[in-house]
Amino acid sequence: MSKHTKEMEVLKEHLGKYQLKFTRQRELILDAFLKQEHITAEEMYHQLARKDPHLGLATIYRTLNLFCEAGLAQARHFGTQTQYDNVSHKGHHDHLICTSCEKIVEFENCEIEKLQEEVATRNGFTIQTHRLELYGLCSRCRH
Amino acid sequence: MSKHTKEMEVLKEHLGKYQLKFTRQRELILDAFLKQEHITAEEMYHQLARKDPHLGLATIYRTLNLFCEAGLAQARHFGTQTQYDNVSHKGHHDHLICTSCEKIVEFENCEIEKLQEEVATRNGFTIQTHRLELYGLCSRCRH
DNA sequence: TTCTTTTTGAGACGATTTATCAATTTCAAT
DNA sequence: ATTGAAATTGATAAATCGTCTCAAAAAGAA
Repeated sequence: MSKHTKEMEVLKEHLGKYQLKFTRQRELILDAFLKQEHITAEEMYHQLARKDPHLGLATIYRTLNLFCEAGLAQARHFGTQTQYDNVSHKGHHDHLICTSCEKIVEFENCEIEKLQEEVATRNGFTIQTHRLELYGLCSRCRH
Repeated sequence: MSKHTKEMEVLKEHLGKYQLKFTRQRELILDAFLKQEHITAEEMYHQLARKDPHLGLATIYRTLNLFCEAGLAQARHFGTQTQYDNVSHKGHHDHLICTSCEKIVEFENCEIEKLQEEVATRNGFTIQTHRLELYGLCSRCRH
């Protein structure tokens, strides 16, 4: 039925582990979430309003936070809002952000990642996730 | 009088440039700010309550934002709050954060910084600031 | 000192997210 | 299929954080 079988399994495993239930809303929200690279709760609320006009905003917040706990999403505070990043879009969770036009470019860099591991090891840490954001002016806005 | 003459000069220069005034509050807040590596408005509010019980929270927010414009501070959204980083503590704005005990270790890594520049250049960006946070378990919490 | 401009403090306000709670749904055990 | 305990939902109240408003105060040039 859904194309996101793998992630759906991850969710179900997490739900089972904590005696939580698999609901129509959670399935709907996961499907919509996995189509994006990142999204805010508000955006998803409007997007899903067509499919299910009665889906509450609180449910979306709760579910996106659930995805974070399940390791499917990663919250990122940007400006006044929280962006929920799709972790399955691996290699694309680092961001270049234009401080003028707010454009976001996603990138990945294995070398940086390797150095991060080194820093962590040197300090006795085991990395679970990371967040790297570079703020500046894009070529268009620099002029 | 103050030990932070250099930064005080930077502030005064910025004030002069925009026809702003040098006030007792701004001096007080800058002095307190420069003693920290990073602080939230709320924390500073409580810290300064002893020295000046009538200092308003809004003034602290306004002043910390002013420091950002003057290049003395750098705002960073961390959790639900905004951290104001002391830019003069250069080389210490990257963080290792323990997801279990919330311990924060600051670090710097020139190589990572160099690679960030490369990524930015490759994408036509000019970096103004960046944020790098590594989340994981510290040695104590891993056991 | 005087006068204009900026700043301040207090609280109202706005935006975002979480908490509350009765009604509904899930799902395991009949 | 039915039941019943436990979790979830939707609506909205409440909390949180930061900014705005505005009258009173302070800064600083003349």
